[in-house]
Amino acid sequence: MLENEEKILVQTNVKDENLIEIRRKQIVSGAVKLFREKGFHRATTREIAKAAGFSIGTLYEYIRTKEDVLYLVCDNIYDQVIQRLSTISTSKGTLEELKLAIKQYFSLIDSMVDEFTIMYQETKSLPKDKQQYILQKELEMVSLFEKIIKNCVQSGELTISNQEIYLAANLLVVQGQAWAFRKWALQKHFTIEEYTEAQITMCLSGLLHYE
Amino acid sequence: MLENEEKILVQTNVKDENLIEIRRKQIVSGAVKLFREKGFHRATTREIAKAAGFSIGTLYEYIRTKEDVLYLVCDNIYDQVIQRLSTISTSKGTLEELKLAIKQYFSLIDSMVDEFTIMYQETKSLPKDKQQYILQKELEMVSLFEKIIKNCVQSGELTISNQEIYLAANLLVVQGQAWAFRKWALQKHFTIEEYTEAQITMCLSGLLHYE
DNA sequence: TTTAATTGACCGAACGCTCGCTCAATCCCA
DNA sequence: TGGGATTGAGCGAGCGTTCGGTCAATTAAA
Repeated sequence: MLENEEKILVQTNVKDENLIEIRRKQIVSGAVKLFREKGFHRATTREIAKAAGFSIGTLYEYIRTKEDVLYLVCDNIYDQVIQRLSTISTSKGTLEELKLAIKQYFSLIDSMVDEFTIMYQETKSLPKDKQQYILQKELEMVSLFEKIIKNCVQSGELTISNQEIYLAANLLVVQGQAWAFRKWALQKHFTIEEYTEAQITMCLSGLLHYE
Repeated sequence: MLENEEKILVQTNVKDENLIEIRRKQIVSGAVKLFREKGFHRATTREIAKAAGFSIGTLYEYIRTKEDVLYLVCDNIYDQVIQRLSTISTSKGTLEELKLAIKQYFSLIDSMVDEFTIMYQETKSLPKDKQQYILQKELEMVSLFEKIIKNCVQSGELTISNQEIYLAANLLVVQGQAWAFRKWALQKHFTIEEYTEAQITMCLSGLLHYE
């Protein structure tokens, strides 16, 4: 009897969590479109609900505050970023590995231009603690490139200082993001492939200059 | 008589314009502090007025809408940018000239970190036509660097394609701005001078790679 | 199998409050 | 004392958030 009750409870919970998952996905994908069009502050909760496909009342069954929606969006982005970048190899210590990482990172950004733009423009609207969380993720991306470049130094393919490694890693992260927030200037002159190749050439020859 | 009236009118206008100038400066400098602390949307008009040193009623004597304040801030930034960059020589076609331009641009940004950060986070909150105006200014900065680099190519100090020139000019503009909007990550590791030097080295050797 | 009871996802009118903006009254100087 | 500059109480549209209620689906009882 108790066992039965537990089973039912578990089943119900599983079902609930699935539903929550579905609803949150609806919220995120609706909100991304909206925030991209009018920004976080100009988008009303009613509009968010509508874009998600349900009513304002239902929206508030799945979030506590409007800021939660923004956090949901940002968090979701990094989920995808981490997932997509986790396949990058960071241990070979070859320039080829670095090139590949750059390519993957840049193509990731290209496929999520809207999301990155939102994050870049709206992170400051999050509560302080959530902001920290996002900056943390940001630093992890810098670290990823640092690690790869460091390995190149150790394997002798590059000869640069730690400071320069950090600068180069930051440069790569920023130039990747620039593809999102400066698309209006870059898209007219480059495809993402051209942009990537040019950045790789420029960055690598910059890194190689001490040899 | 008419002449007198005109004189008075002119005098009054001059006086008015002086006052307007003064008040607008007050508004801008107060708003910069406020926007930096809480962002454009969270800052209220009452707070803006207070920060400027007068009341809400007076504020609205000098602006029409809250958005005007943001525009005033952005416009003011580019006034200063243009003023400070107008001394940059763009005709010699030497790498030294390019280095100097980079140094001036980077030091300009360092002295206006708050203003640049605001502009990059809040431009999207401007009405569309004002946004265009800002993007225009942005493109002018890219053009400035393009011009300098192009001259280096013509004088034979560099050998790169037009597309690469455009990319490099964008890279420089962005990396300069990055000093403002990524200060939290960069300031710990570099002074502005170190950052500038490192960027110059990296960028120039990147540009030189074809030689 | 039929029927009554229970659930909880969903809804949207309503609430309290904030904030951009106005304007009648006041101040201050020439 | 006339007129521009300044004030801030006041307005009301619009916002985020709540909550009492509905109903289809599920469970329990008959």
